[in-house]
Amino acid sequence: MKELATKYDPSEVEGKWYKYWMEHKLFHSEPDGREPYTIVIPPPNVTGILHMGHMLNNTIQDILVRRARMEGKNALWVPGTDHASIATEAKVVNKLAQEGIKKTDLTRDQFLEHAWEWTRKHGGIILEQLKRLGASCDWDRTGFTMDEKRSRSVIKVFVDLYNKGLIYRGVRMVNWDPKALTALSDEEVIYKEEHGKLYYLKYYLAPSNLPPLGEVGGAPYAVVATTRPETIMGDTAMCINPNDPKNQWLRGKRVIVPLVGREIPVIEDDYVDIEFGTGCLKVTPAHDVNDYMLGEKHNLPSIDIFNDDGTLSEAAGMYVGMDRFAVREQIVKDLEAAGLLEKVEDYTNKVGHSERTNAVIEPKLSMQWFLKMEHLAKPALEAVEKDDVKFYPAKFKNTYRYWMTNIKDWCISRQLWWGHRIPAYYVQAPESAGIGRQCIVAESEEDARRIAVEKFPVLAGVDFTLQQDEDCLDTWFSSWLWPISLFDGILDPGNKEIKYYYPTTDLVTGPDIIFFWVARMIMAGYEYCGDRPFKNVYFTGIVRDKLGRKMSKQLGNSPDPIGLIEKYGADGVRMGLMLAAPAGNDILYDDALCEQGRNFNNKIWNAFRLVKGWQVADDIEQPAAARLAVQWFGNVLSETVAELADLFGKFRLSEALMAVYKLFWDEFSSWYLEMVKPAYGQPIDRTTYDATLHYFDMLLRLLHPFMPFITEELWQHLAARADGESIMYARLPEAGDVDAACIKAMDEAKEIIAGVRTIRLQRNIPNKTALDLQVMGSFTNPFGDVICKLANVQAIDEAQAKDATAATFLVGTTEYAVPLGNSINVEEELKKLEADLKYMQGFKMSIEKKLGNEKFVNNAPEAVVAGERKKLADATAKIATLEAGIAALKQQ
RNA sequence: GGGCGUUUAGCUCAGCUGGUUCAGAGCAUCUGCCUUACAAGCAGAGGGUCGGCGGUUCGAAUCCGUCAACGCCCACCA
Repeated sequence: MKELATKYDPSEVEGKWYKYWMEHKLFHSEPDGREPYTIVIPPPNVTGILHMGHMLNNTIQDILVRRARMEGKNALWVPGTDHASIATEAKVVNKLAQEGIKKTDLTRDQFLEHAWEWTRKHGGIILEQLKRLGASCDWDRTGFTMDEKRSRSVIKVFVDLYNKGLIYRGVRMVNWDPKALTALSDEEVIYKEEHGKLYYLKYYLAPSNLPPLGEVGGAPYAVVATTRPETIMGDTAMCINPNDPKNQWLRGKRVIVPLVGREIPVIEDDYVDIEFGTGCLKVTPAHDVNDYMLGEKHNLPSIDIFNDDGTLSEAAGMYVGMDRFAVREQIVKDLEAAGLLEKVEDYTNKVGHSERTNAVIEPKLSMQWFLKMEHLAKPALEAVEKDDVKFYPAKFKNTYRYWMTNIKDWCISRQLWWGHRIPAYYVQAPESAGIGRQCIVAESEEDARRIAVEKFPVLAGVDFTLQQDEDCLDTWFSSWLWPISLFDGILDPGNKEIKYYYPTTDLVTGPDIIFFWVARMIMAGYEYCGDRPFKNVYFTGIVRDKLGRKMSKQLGNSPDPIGLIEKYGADGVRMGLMLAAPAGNDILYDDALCEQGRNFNNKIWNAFRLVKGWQVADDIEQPAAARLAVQWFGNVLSETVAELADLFGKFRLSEALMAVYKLFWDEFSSWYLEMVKPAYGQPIDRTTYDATLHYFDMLLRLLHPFMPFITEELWQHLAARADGESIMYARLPEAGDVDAACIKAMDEAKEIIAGVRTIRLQRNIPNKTALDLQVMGSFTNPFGDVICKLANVQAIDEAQAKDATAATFLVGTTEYAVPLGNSINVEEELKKLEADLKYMQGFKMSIEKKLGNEKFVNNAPEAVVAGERKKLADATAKIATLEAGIAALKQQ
């Protein structure tokens, strides 16, 4: 075997093995007789690049899928990307703008050409990056939400829902993004607190309404408080609460909109909060959700004063063409100049922003498509309530329940071009046909034409055209089908693949898309497969920097994942992320975590160098210490294997990793290897060597899901194997019986060894100097040979009285002594013993007090009381030993 | 304004149904070591009134109440 470097170099290893895995199609899965284990990737934006959140999320998925594979399951992880309609369209629009091209100058087809080109150029970069991480996705199955199959699935589902009466079209108040020029769903609006102003505007009574002189004190006007003075051109009423005594005088009156001069009625509705502002509310039905509701109720006209891009429209009559925020500034000045502004106060309120463009959302009346949610939500809510779909951590059930029980219809149309075009066709027939502008929803134009004629026979005889709806569907309208459409379960229900892989096993995603995506996938699952889309949902945390701040471009605190992989190795980075990632908790990322991961790789590497460097001799006996070590480690391994199974079952992955980490570093490297290690230059016996290699193999298997590259690299050196074999398919060790007494005895031995080592350190006694160890009383620990080897003790003697010159320590209730001849410092030793004694006496007293309490003795369970009694006996014994030791020392 | 969650060592976190695995782990720190696998290492050590207060109990990090700080989600007060 060639010489191995003292440091592990991931760069030489990772690419090689990924290529090997790919070439041998080791990630590929086909339905067979084994139990399936399936994950579908949360599809990243097709033109996105990898960030730390992806790293965490995909590392977790890879760990789960690799472990399942090693459990003998038919494991499949399906990758893919999302077309991300708004985000991608915005990127393309920006890119075109840089080239001096405006979207409005292009036809739909021309624009899409650019968008596809952009997608081809940047698409899939992120998937290549995932490969660097070691992601064991079945790349042959890579999907895209806008590829042929997925697109047809989306259209088919739309038509189906429409035919079921669940999709409707109507004019509603929607969240309008004036930058992206599209409607958004409620979920895409983020409310942020903003410091603004509250403007108090004067609305004078209309001349015909002026009260008789003297009846009302003060000025004949009402004051309205508003945060949006620029919308007064859209005012069509003023509203007061009928129960508001201070505004009674306004009942039935008409007032004049300031500056605008329009007369509007005063209406009454108890929606108005008497306490807020002056109790007078301006009503702008076209530009506020609540005002819209009031307008409907009171039959008010609606004046839409904004253009789609947020500038003032002709309908406003004033400030036409100016941006809404510029108008706000200007109108305040104008109002003030006209004496119509009473006062301005600072005010903090929540303003809705677009999730994608960050533009301030404008409530806007428009024609949109909606999906009724009530019917879909019911089974989806039940599934989570009953844990058919299980959330980890479970606290997200609350969030989910609340949203599902208050669910509103989903606005699914977007005024975009990049996406799935809504399959609705409007019939353009001659006036003479007398059918008006009918809307036909169908999977294709041909179908629409056929259906149109069926529905309206008169069309058979006339020339008519069909015009497809201009809008696209919300991105999530395709992602919600992902676990089904990836297996073609929409177009070809009940096919072999969907039957085998669906429901998928685990979903790993962030809690931020629980409504956008998780909830809707569950709905689609029941609607289109009659079953849950996945059994478990593992919600990851958000990756933050070590100060707890979100990673962002502005702060520049987001490390480049590929850079990290180059620096620490993929295995090191994976481990670094996982160490700090309990489910549902945010992870505070620090390079130090990756360093720890890298160091661990190096540890494994060097342990391997040690083992492979041994000469094996068939003719030597197995030393007692080695025999004990093999026996003991088998137990520790079994114990950890069982612990891991438990932790994985609960998705406690960072704890699972920590368990393997400690098993390898502490138990195996620091204890086991030291126990079996032959003296320098000496060979090792065959029995111990074989056992050690076997254990190494088992450890690599346990580590592989976390650290795929280094484990594959070392595994190849363990035993000869055929081309195409891989640790990926090696079975995980199974937990055997655990001899707890053996582990406990070794734990005690470890303490004794540490005791001796501490004495060495304190007295500056080199490890090379062999020592004697005296045990007060009988020595029953079976690991005597191990103690001798690791503490360099030449003999363990049972003694009634310890050597007067000995340094001592306690393990459990037994005192151990290391005779040191003249080198002992009596003063110091006395001081130490007396401190121990004082502590023990205090301890004893507290137990005596407890046992002296009748209520405790009577009420506490037998076992607890017995435990206390034993503690008391032990303490008494220890005190006796300590006192004897002190007396002996004093005689020196 | 509602709801949920968190608060345990310098940092990040474990501690399930109250009592011998109850005060733990990893990292960081300190001390001594270049010991022939590894200084990206070895050996050893120190470190916490379990957010505050009150209650239940023989007994509370654990149960209850309350206050505080932080975080998240939801909500139409202009």
